Amino acid sequence: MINLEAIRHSLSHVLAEAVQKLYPDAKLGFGPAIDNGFYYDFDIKDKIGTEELEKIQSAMKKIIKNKVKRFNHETMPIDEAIKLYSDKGEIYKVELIEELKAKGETEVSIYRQESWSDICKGPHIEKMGDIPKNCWKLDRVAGAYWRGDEKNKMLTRIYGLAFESLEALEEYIKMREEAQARDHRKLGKELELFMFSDLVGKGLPMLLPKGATMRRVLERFVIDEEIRRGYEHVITPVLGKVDLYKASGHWDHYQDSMYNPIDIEGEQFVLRPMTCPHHFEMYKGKPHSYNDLPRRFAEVSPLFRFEKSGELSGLIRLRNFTLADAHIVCTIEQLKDEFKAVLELLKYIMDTLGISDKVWFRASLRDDTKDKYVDNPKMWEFSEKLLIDILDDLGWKYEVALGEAAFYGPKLDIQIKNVNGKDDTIITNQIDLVLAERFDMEFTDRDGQKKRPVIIHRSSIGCLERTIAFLIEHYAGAFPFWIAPVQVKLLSISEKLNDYAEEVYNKMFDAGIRVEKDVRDEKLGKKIREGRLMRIPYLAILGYDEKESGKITLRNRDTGEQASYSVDEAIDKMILMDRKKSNTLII
RNA sequence: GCCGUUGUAGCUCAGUCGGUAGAGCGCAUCCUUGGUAAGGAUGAGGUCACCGGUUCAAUUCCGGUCAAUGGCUCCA
Repeated sequence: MINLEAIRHSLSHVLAEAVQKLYPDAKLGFGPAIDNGFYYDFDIKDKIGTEELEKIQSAMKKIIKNKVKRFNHETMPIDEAIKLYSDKGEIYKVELIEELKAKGETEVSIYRQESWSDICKGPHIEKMGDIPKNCWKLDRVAGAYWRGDEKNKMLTRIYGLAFESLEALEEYIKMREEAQARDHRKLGKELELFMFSDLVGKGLPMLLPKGATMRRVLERFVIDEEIRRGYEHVITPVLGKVDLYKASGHWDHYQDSMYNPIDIEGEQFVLRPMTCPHHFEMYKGKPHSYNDLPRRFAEVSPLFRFEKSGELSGLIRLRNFTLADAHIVCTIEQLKDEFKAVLELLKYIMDTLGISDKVWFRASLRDDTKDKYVDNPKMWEFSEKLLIDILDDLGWKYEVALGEAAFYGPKLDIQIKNVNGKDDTIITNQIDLVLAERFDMEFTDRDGQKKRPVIIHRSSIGCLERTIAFLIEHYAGAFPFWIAPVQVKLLSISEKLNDYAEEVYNKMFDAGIRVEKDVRDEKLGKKIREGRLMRIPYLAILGYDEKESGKITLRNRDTGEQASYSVDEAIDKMILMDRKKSNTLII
């Protein structure tokens, strides 16, 4: 049986040996197996580019050629190991061994391939000959901070792909290429959904008419649904005084993600990175009784967050984005039911968008060892337990992520994988027992006493831009009828049918269907091709027969089948489909 | 921000081992009035991302900047 992990791990050692052969000064960092191969980090003076990568790959092949060369497992007293690696100048390895020693270890495990060796737990294959032929290749070079900490030196990381066979490797590479075909950035351009401009600025997306239509559809959907569920929709400014964020604590905890203040007549304003303080001020605009609670302030809220240039990515990471945001102010007794209701709304939205199968839940809790969190252990204990209880009550599966909480409370995140296989948060909700205190929010309880409410921060459909990105990738641009920016396109087979196209167009347009017409002097085949490339749910063919019978022939995007309907019947069915938000085309 | 890669027409891309550029699609005009994934012809369109340097000559070589992208950090 092939132990893939051992192969990957062994290849990382081969990589390290090859690099140190070519660059004797290179110092070793970490070199683990990962889920598509392996990497090794080096502290290396020379620039490693594509050419160097090829040389390293050749050097690796030379090492592997010696099929009988073995990976021998040895152990060594820990002080001897420290001396050995100190003598070699392997400062990073020494750091690791010192740490093992501090933990009470007395010896270390070493794998040796003849003259080259590395401290390592294993497992490894026995000998070079156990590496399947051509099952691996070096992939790319990247920078990576020592121990993943920005404050440390950046090392050179070399990634390699490795699988159990050449076929598996080729399959993986092919899969990766195919995934790129549904990349929202590529489809966004092809389907004319959004664009960026250097003059406007990076991370600042512009939704083109079709993208804006999609966003409007999602926005209306979510606003209507929220209002139905007792939310009050509000509109607040995208700027706020610095003092507002000092009051909320964001100025202390979140300043790295905020833009520099703007001076207006001597007062300092910032572009808002979140909406909560605005909503809190709104809550405080009048006194509240327990009878008024919960109050659920919702807003489709443009936000501005500073992201380092290298962190931007299509519509997924932006500097200006729009969050379907809300803040629920309620009593602590109401908290559990309110949070459950939020989760039920989320489930409904995921189901409606058709992405329930793709998402998973993450309980993001505090990590005691980090100091970014509000210091109130009792509060944390209560809110984290509450979150877990709610999830367990609902019977939802979730994973726990320590250190992913907000500074003021635990989060329930909804996670999704993008086309490159990376996890992203699509929606996040927080339980907050802190900010009501900071903003001095209160309500009068039935006993006449002033009390503190608690707050739920939640999103419903996430950031519209990011959600749109995932929808593009999930559907590969072939959106459900109710989301599709263009729902039907009318294709006249000749200019002589253009008057009929105009007539049908007006009927559909008046019925609220998102309809386009193609009345150019082009062949039908060409119009169909272009309509299909745009993934339009229905192409309606208008020829002499159709005109005569007052019908249209609809071609179904998903099945490729086509059938004729009277215009009124087609409109009725389309209105129904739109209203039901169905993911299948019913005619 | 850092490490690597990339930047040629609106789009997708070719090309120039240094002598200022091409294709297809798109666009405009004309012909064609055509029934299921590209009908034909003609034409317009490029400071080869930007700024410097080397050179008789730079889109090509070198340096810097900007932007995109794969990682790292961060994150909705």
